[in-house]
Amino acid sequence: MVNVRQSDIAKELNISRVTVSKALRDHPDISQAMKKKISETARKMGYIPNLIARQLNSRRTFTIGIVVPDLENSFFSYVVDTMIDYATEHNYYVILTVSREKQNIEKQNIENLIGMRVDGLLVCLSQETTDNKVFKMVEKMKIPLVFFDRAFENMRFSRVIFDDKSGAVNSMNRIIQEGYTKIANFAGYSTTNIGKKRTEGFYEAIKKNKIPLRKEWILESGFELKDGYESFKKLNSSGNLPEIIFTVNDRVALGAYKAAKEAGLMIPKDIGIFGYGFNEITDFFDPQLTVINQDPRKLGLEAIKLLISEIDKKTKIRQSIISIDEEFLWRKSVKRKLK
Amino acid sequence: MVNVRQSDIAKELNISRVTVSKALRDHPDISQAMKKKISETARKMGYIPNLIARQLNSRRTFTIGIVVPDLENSFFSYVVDTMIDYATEHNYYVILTVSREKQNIEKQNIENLIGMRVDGLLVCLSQETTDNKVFKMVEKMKIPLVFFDRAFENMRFSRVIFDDKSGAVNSMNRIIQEGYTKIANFAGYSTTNIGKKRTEGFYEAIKKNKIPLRKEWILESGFELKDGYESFKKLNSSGNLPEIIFTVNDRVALGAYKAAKEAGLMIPKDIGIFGYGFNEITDFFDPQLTVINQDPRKLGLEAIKLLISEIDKKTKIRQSIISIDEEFLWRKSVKRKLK
DNA sequence: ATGAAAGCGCTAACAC
DNA sequence: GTGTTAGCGCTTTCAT
Repeated sequence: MVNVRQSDIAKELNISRVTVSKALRDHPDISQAMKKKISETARKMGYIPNLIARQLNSRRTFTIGIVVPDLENSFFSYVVDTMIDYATEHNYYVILTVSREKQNIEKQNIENLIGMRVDGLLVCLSQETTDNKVFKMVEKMKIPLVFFDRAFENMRFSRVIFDDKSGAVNSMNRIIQEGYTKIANFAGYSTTNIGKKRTEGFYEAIKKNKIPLRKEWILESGFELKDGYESFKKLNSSGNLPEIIFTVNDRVALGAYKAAKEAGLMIPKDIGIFGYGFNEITDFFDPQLTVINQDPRKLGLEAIKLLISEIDKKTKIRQSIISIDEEFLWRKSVKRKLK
Repeated sequence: MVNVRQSDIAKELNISRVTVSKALRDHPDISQAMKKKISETARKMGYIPNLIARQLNSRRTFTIGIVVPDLENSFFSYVVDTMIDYATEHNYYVILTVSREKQNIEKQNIENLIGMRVDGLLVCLSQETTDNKVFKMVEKMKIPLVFFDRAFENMRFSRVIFDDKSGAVNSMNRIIQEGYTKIANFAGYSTTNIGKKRTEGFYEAIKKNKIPLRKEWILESGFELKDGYESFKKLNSSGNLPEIIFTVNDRVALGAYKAAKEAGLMIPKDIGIFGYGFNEITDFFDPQLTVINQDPRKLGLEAIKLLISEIDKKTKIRQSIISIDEEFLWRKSVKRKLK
């Protein structure tokens, strides 16, 4: 028989549907013997509970809605992977949506997820998003929501984010403690948050360590391979190379690699390079890039943990801010001077 | 007001709930004036339809369940990304589950998704899976299912897969037409399907092109970096190098790169390397690897298209087999001899 | 220990 | 055009 319902089981056994419902949920009302009989016939008949019906009257769906800007970015794949793992372990489903970095798609996704009556939302804002109207609605409906990586700051929601500035400061400190003082910065645009925060960290470390600031070593341009490539050429043609370059991301670093190699310079012998980057990719660089690593698994795990605890009301406070540490990983693109 | 229902709107306007329901779905029964009035109050009151309730009595959820072995593998991220895109465009939700390559998790996932009454399933089997029992149940329940990448072959389900053998043959032909005859094969294990099919293609191309087979150039080992590394060392120490090496995947290729560089050999000048690999990763190789590319986007797109057409009953035939072409991409790790 | 009645929010079938 | 009735499959009172 196909598509078996509780009432079918009840009819089969000549009992009431309610008894079946209770037995299947191991309700104390029902005797062990009855429970056994019912669960056996259920199995035999191929019964699979209709969760939709259960959700309707329990007003709980055990479903979490995720909105990510993108999935081809492997960073978010790791985040989502981790979230799904934890959610599954805790008996939640995950409905995954992608905003493609578009504000209107994001809004649509969230409205749909509310319509699906998800128990909670995990959102990484799109780059475009400036309007918080739909989130105001989520607030009003008291649906638990946790932002990750990119968040609205002035709302009654928790958020889990990286501390870019302190990550940059700490990493710079490590490099400086190693004995480096001639450090350039391929900075990306200071108009975007990422570029700004990372460069702030750079400046702060330079200042705190009393290293003279050399303006000609701060090259502000874009976030792409060509930007790193051109910055390096510019730097090299000045005839005044630093010992080491701090890059705003892995694509810029790779551009610098390329230009350095073309100029006949060896990494790390003639010039060192380190900076922000995605672990799994920079592993393939030759030599492997020394990186400041933002671990997507940590981010994802903290976000889903927080959300589920808010759903379960274990947390009353709805506005935690969790900062994920950025780790500095020594690899091959920077020469160790100490030890 | 929070959590507005159709009946709330009805009460507000002193009309019946059914009128509201019909108006909101643009049913021809209702007058334009009424529709306008209703949809305006709905908006004003912040009404969001309860899809769970709608799903319950329409027995349609507009939800598709996906089961992938893994998401940290960026191949599957691309697949899923593409599927979600297409699904969203066609007004379907996606519930994403991960089997972690475990048969029992996969089974649990599928049972849960059936419980959620998904309209269809997209499944890539785990490596462990040998038991098709749960799929027999899906068959019996007449739930549309499409396998992608890894499939059961003897079931009444469609599948979308790569044709590994012909991909290998075609790529080998390209290399041979370019004038290469001294070709080695770093083959992986012939006990797994991937290793077997790709190597079959290698043999077939060698044979068809009447190139003498040199057993000492067939190195069967594993699928990891170290395997490529050691195979290359072995090959090189024999003092009898081929012109070019065909590798079973990108990690093996990278191992070969490493060993070649250590031996002071230049790629592609002294030795060429090509083989199976993931585009986005082998882009970062130095030099970029000439690859046989399996496009995850093509795979994902064909699978979801097929599934949705089966759900919509546009397709009566439930056992299509779609073969995705593998493309050969000339890049830097093989010297062009012609043109 | 078991069951009858009512309802979750919505929609299809049928009246008026 | 609008409203009434009934039911999707399940669970939660409240009786027995």
